[in-house]
Amino acid sequence: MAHATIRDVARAAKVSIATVSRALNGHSNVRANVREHVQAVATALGYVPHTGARSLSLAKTNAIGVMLPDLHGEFYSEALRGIDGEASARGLQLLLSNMHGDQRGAESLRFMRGRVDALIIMAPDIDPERLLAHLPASLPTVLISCPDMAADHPQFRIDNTAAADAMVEHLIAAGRRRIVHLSGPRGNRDAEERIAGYCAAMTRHGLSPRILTGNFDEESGTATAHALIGEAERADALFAANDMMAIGALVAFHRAGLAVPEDIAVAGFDDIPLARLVTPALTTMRVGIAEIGAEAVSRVAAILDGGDDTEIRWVVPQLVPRASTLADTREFPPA
Amino acid sequence: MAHATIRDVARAAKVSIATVSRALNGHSNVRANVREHVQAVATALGYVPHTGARSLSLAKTNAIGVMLPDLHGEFYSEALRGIDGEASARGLQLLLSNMHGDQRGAESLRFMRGRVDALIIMAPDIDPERLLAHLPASLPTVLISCPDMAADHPQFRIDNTAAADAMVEHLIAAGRRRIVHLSGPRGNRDAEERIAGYCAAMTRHGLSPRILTGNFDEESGTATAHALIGEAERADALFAANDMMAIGALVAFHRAGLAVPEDIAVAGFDDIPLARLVTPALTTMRVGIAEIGAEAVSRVAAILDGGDDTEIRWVVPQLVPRASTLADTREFPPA
DNA sequence: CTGTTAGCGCATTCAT
DNA sequence: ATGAATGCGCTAACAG
Repeated sequence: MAHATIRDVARAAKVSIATVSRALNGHSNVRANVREHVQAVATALGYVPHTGARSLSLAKTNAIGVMLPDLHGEFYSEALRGIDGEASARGLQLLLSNMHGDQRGAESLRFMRGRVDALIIMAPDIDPERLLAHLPASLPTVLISCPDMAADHPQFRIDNTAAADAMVEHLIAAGRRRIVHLSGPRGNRDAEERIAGYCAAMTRHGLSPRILTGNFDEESGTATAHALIGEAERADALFAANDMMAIGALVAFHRAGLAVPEDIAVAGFDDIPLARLVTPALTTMRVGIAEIGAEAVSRVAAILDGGDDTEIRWVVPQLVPRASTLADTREFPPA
Repeated sequence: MAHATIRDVARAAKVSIATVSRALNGHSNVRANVREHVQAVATALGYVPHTGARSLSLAKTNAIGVMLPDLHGEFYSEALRGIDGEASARGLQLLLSNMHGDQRGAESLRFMRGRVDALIIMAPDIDPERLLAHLPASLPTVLISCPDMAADHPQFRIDNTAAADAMVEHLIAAGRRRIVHLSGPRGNRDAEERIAGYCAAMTRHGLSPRILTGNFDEESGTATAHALIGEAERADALFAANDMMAIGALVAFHRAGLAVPEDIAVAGFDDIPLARLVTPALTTMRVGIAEIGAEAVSRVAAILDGGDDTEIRWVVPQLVPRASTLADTREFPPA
């Protein structure tokens, strides 16, 4: 037998569906004993309101859509964790969607219309306008680290350039000179900006930049490490554009018998939880992506409450110096 | 201006709403030129179907609800990754929900009614009947590693007992005798079964079990390591009920100057991606949770296609021996 | 082939 | 305080 509807409850309780609705939704204009009766009948019938129907009638879903580039690796998992925590605290459901390629990403976004009240999109690779083109302009959307766009959506931008610059400064202060940058994929906003910061700092110190292009995955780090190991005048520092690549390199160096940081320093970006668990612990730039995710939900909630928000909020990553770039290897990861 | 509805398109295209629906949904009984015209008008108006309304009318949402215990740590992230990959491939949306405490978990499940066609629930701590009590029996539900339940839902069970037993055998074969088990929280199904397997193997070999209770988080591992370090007749192996605790201990031993595995072997459970990246790489039992997640979606899809499924599918974890339990520390994690 | 109509399940006017 | 009727946006059955 199919699920009980409000009509079934009304019939069984011998009242109208309007009364059932009012009783169950806690309206005041229902006699106390009628309310109790209706509630009892509803429970007995195992009645659960049909959220879809309700949201159609209310023009409000109490859900927000989340578009992430990927779920592989800790970075986006952390973002999702932050989003989920705040959304749950606010009683908002989460409709999840990942960019499994442009096509499916856009498709999946289309299907969010009528299902969610707002969107959070993190897509450093994709022009969000391309995605939003197929969407009602009326859907409030908070952007996180997206490429430049004409629209004035509320958004978060990470100050990658300054952060990468600061990391190079740190490496130079630690006595490194032949600093290689393992970048993210071309066209990715974060990747490009980190490259810019790296180059700026190197040039300022009269050092020549050397950039290898990676893919933000561990494999890129491993491959780069292997490439570096055999070289005549070996690099004395590898600055990877994210932690996964840095860790891939770290492990590869280790396997090859190279000491980190004595033979070569390694630095990453993001400060994923894993960073402090590898040996030696990884120096990195803390982005605090979970906090950004949580804050994004707060902004969405504020907009849904009628607030106005077109602000670009800047996130400034913080240097987290750890053993992988420090001479004193007795520095172990903190508990 | 609000979003365009099917009526707006119909009016602008000077056809009926039925024709619009048919044209846009690719029905054959529409003249080619009419279809093109409708499509053009729809695009011009930026029309996107209201998925909520559509699913109300179709009694089908094309979405599945996912209930996870937690998003902290890699284990459940990996599960979600597996689920997401398969769901996306099948064009299913994902409504995400985590057990932020019983109350909110149950609440959130209620709101899924009318929003999803099926449920995937992973809840080793909670009796799923308690959760499903508030839900229509008609919602197909696939269970992963849930405590015993009366209902005959399709489900996945992990053979924790055999796996824990096998891990103890491995440690004994490596010459260990004073093997301590750091368990998960009491009441958690996986935790209890791993305890049972550990005890069985220890007893069979005439060794006395020693169980410390943890919480599946890194902190438990750290604390346990500290407790073990000072003891007179120190343990020569620590078998943690999951990888995060094992890694917490690994790092703590390292900081304290204890060599792993020379001074003490460490083993985990789950084989999260992180396990092979720590130093020394962690011996563990591979559960393949991402694959389970993907398979759960496949089962859901099959049920949605009219299939019948009340099977209990057993997952048998596989031993992954790595450096943390092997004498030869020249074994490094594979690339 | 196309238009008209009737719901999907619910919340909410407007009456009473 | 309660009931009857309307509509949210869409699809499908029924006519033509």
